[in-house]
Amino acid sequence: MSRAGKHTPPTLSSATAAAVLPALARSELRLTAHRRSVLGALEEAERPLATDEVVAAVGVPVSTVYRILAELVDAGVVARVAGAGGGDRHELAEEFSRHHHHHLVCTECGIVVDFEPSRQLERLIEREVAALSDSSGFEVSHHLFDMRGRCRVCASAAHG
Amino acid sequence: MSRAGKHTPPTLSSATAAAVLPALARSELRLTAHRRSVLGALEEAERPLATDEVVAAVGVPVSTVYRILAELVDAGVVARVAGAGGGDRHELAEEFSRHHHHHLVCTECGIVVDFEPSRQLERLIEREVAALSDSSGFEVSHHLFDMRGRCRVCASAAHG
DNA sequence: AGCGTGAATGAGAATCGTTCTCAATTCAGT
DNA sequence: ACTGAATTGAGAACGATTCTCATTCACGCT
Repeated sequence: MSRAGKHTPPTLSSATAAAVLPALARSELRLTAHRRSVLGALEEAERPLATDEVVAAVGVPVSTVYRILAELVDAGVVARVAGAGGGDRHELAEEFSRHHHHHLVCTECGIVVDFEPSRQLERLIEREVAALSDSSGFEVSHHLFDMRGRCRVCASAAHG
Repeated sequence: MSRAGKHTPPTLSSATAAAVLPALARSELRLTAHRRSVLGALEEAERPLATDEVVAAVGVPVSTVYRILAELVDAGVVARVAGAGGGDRHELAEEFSRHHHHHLVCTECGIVVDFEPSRQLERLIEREVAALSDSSGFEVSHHLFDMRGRCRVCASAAHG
């Protein structure tokens, strides 16, 4: 067997743990073993995980995983990412992950991978965001710049 | 009373109807009264509608509305738009609506409004899309550039 | 160490949005 | 009007997510 039960619970790096603590405290959330595991899974994955992927990775009851993810999203520690159909995905909030990045979403299998946009594009987006905040009355908190299409695997399967 | 029952079914402009017909034909779909209403609702709204908004607007059974929306999406006449939580939203596909545009999504109430990006930004995005298609193995079919934040209403409610 | 209190958990029920099933109806072309 | 295919509607079925609530646990206090 390999990863059915509750073995190899993912570990959260102590650096991330430290970074995350104040935000959790602000929401009166303790950094319990389960929350550690969930954050660890997201940290290790380096891409947004579907909820059942998180469940499989941490070996914790679904209802608990859902609750924990919701709490972490509220606390601003985790970000919800809209995949293609199916369910939502989650990743560490940008503040606590490597880099500012965007997503490539496969509309066939739903997998999501990260990519970094060019500096130039990012600057232009910033400017546009500022302009929109002014003109629309929207308080823009962040933006979403995702690509959709077929990942390599699904593409070649379709061509074959 | 205003719009509870099946009154004032929205009407589809004949221009849009004509534009949409070939695409429907390609998918062997007839332009029935119901499909007309659904398209009419989307056309009038000028913003992506939640499914229950469509249901309310056209006064057609939910199962039928869901089916019709799915058919229209398949036919490429309607686009599915990811809102914030809740359910999916739909709008006329760009080809059949006014302009190329992107979305402002209120993360509080889920409403979505359209905005037009600057030419410059659009050009840069195009270039980025092309580069990514090459480098990542993803067959990028389209992109998503949405802003998230609080709409004027929710923002002032929160401040108050 | 032992205790008390509020946070966290787990199992299952409940809910929500969406899709499916299938019999009845409508439509286009004869 | 007649026929076959497309469309519809009501409700069942479904999958993802949220809720409920009794139990367990962690931490501060003595």
